[in-house]
Amino acid sequence: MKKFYYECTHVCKQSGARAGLLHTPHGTVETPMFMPVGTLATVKFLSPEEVKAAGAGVILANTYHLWLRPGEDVVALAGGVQQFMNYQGPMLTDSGGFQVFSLADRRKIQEEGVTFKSHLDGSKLFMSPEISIQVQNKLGADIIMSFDECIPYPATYEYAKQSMERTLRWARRGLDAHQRKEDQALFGIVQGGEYQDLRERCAKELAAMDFPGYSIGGTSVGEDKATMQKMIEDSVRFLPFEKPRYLMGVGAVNDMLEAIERGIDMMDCVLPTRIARHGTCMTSQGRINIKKKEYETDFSSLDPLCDCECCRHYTRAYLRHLHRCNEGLASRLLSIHNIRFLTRLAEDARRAIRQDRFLDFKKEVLSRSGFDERGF
RNA sequence: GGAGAGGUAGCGAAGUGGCUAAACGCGGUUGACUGUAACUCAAUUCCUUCGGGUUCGGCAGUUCGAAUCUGCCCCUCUCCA
Repeated sequence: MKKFYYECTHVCKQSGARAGLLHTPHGTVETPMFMPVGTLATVKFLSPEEVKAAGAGVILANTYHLWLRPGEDVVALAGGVQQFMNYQGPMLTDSGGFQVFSLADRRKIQEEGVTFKSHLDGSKLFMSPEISIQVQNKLGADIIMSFDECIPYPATYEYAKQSMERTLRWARRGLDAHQRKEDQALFGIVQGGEYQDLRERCAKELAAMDFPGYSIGGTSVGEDKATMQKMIEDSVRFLPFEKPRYLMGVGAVNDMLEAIERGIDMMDCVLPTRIARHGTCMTSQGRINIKKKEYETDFSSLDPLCDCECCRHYTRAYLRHLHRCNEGLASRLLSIHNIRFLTRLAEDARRAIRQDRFLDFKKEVLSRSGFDERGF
């Protein structure tokens, strides 16, 4: 069994951004990278082959959702999540900590763990740091997450502090419960809301626990761009250089570039796939909503600078038609395109870092795409 | 030829005297979406110079007031000859 470790290969002299390699039991991937989200062990509408062809190195799945359906034992029986979904590359599972945020109106937090009211049948479910790790041990992804609380923004200092301290205790408990340390890398998650001293304390205490990697959580929950960037800075500064850094839930173009500049190695986001299903595409010229009437007879490709399956073979007019007719092919092609757009952004970023010109690169991308507050 | 049912906004369809420029659905247009309860959600959809104007097959009535009541006309569908 190959060991998990991160290897920094270059630090950009212009920006401090770093490029590297992430070695996992299911293969080595280059960083910084973008990871598409496949919550239910599927990136919606895409086969694993298509996700891979779009340039993705790692696919995410979700502990809470797979725990409910089909259940971790079914996945374990299949031989693990990769076997189950026929994907040979590296995978990562989120712990269920995000559901503490996204399903806030149907859960109760206590020291021991979180009681959820199932979104499927209303039944009462209990998730603890230990259960989350046990489930993730059975799911078998290469990278797994500590069970945390992703807090909303804004949150009071007092709440952010209490929650962060509890997340630290949960991280310790998760580490102690982890049964597959040899082949599954458990990441600790930095919380602390927007508060500098809380981020610092959390990052330092997690670093002392010596995780194989660290995540930054609690971002992209409604805060403004400058606040997000500060949250990242306040966290990254105290993380060990030799370990990978994963910024959770970020996938808008400018957010990704700002994060990479601050030393982030990995990012994931539902944004490219969700907005693709809703008809929005990320392009080198900025954001395009394929539903718009102006594309009715536009027989050009979605993004002339893109090399994805969608852009190589199909026109805007056809994609608009497919989307208006609610054809699944529209969701599939646009998802392929948006994922490819972000994996290519990461590729280009890596090259710019190696050439010590990341700041120039960032500027080029943002001016070309007519970047605005939304980040496209 | 006879009997019955019906004609409401782009389409389907409520409404049977004032609270109705007219529910609701579809279609159309425009937005939103950041560790996925999301092929979802929101806004808008007669015209307007934003004061108002013109609507519920057509025309003529009743009434303070009509998509709603009356008369005639036009059209559609079903059944029987």
